[in-house]
Amino acid sequence: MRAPYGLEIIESCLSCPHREDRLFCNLPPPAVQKLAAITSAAAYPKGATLFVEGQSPRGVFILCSGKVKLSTSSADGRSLILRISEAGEVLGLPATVTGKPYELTADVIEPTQANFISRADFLLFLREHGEAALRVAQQLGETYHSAIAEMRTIGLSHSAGEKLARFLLDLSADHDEGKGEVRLTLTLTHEEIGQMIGASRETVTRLFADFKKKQLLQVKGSTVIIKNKAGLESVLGA
Amino acid sequence: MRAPYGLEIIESCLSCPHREDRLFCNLPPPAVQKLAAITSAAAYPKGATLFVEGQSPRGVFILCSGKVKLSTSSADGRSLILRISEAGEVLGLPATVTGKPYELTADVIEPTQANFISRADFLLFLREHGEAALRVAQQLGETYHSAIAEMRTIGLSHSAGEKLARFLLDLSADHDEGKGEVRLTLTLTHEEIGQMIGASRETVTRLFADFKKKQLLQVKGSTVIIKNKAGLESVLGA
DNA sequence: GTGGCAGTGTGATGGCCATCACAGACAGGA
DNA sequence: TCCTGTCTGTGATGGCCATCACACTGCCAC
Repeated sequence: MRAPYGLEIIESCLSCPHREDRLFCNLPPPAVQKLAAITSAAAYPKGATLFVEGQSPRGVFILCSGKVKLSTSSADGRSLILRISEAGEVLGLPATVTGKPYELTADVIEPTQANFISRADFLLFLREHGEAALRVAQQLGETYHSAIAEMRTIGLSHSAGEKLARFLLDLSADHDEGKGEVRLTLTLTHEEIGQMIGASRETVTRLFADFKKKQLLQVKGSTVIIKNKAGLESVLGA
Repeated sequence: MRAPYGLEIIESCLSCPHREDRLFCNLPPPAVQKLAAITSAAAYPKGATLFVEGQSPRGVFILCSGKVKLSTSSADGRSLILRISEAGEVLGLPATVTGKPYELTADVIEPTQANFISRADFLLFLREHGEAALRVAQQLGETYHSAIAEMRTIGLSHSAGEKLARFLLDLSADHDEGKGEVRLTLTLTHEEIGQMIGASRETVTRLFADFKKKQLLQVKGSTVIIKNKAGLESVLGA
């Protein structure tokens, strides 16, 4: 005998790698049940779009697996990537709670499974479960935090090299390091990296070549190995 | 007979110009009373600092009057201004709810009155009053929204002129316009404007001169009059 | 008044990097 | 197999703007 559809979804979410960080995991049972009832799951292929900048908010998406690119773009086609979201994150939260249009566009870059909760259901749920609202506030605070971090790399660097170095070091902060080296997998094209740090595609290519020549890092396919972290850090001061 | 100290503060806040936007104004009476009990008021002179980037969060500040500059700075002294906060806004909210260090520094640039609530009291209050937590979430969402807007002006423009034009137009969106002209008071130095848009002080000076020569705007003391809004907007497309 | 200080205006110089142009690399599909 | 499209690598060029340097203004305090 199968569990009802909603419950099954929550269970699948409990198996997420980031479970303990998750937004709604340690809520009291009645809240969890209610949540299960209003949640619906879906799978999205590479290239799909969860929501578009300017759209009025339909609700939130809770990522179970995959990767989603959050970006904003200007009239002339330039675009700025703010974040690559991974499993465990909640997308569309700010727009959903404020009621203002989505401020970013969410594009799937690796096949993704996500749970959706409609705005109406979500708001009602938050009103009834104060603890959940507090969790949401915390999550929003962290999102803000990372946005500020992004602003710092873009706004406070003089050179593109500095921005790329900051970007790589930020990434390496998550992944742990083994014996002086740090390995990280970077499934982004140079174009996309450029859009993350506010530089052109060619500049990113040249900078990578430059860093390689200076023995700061090494690239094998989609893995980047930082050979000389201290050296990279010294690029920041320049 | 005077009202108890705490209540008096709340009353003084009820006279804020932005009352209806305020964070905690339409809460049920018991919540308002509790809030009054944990709030303490203070006045800060120009140049005072409410909190510093990197400090662990002491609590939130609710601005009753005055102006506060929120900025972040890098090791080499460069700094980036994210926002000038005015009456009715709540400062330190993201850090206070997440527990992470303040991500910005808050400096008073016009004499300010503010109500302070310590982190412990504030969190307890939120846990007990779910509606308030929801309000906090909404406020955080809006803060995030404006951070994204700032990112767009800094990250998506090719030229400094474009950034300044965007900055001025964003400001003019708040102030309403009379017969084609928009007046706005800008109590910032060129240096500070530069730090808001990521440009040098000299460039800001030159751009203002340029805009004046092109009849786009006019400057009288600390008021800027946008004479030709359409013209300014056309700078964005260039 | 006069000194000092914060803010503004303006020229000269040089470097960084966006842009254009094109070539090679690599994968997947017909 | 070629072919097509996406990604990466590299040179040449030019413009924007940060930086340095210095003059000038206005304002406040003494």
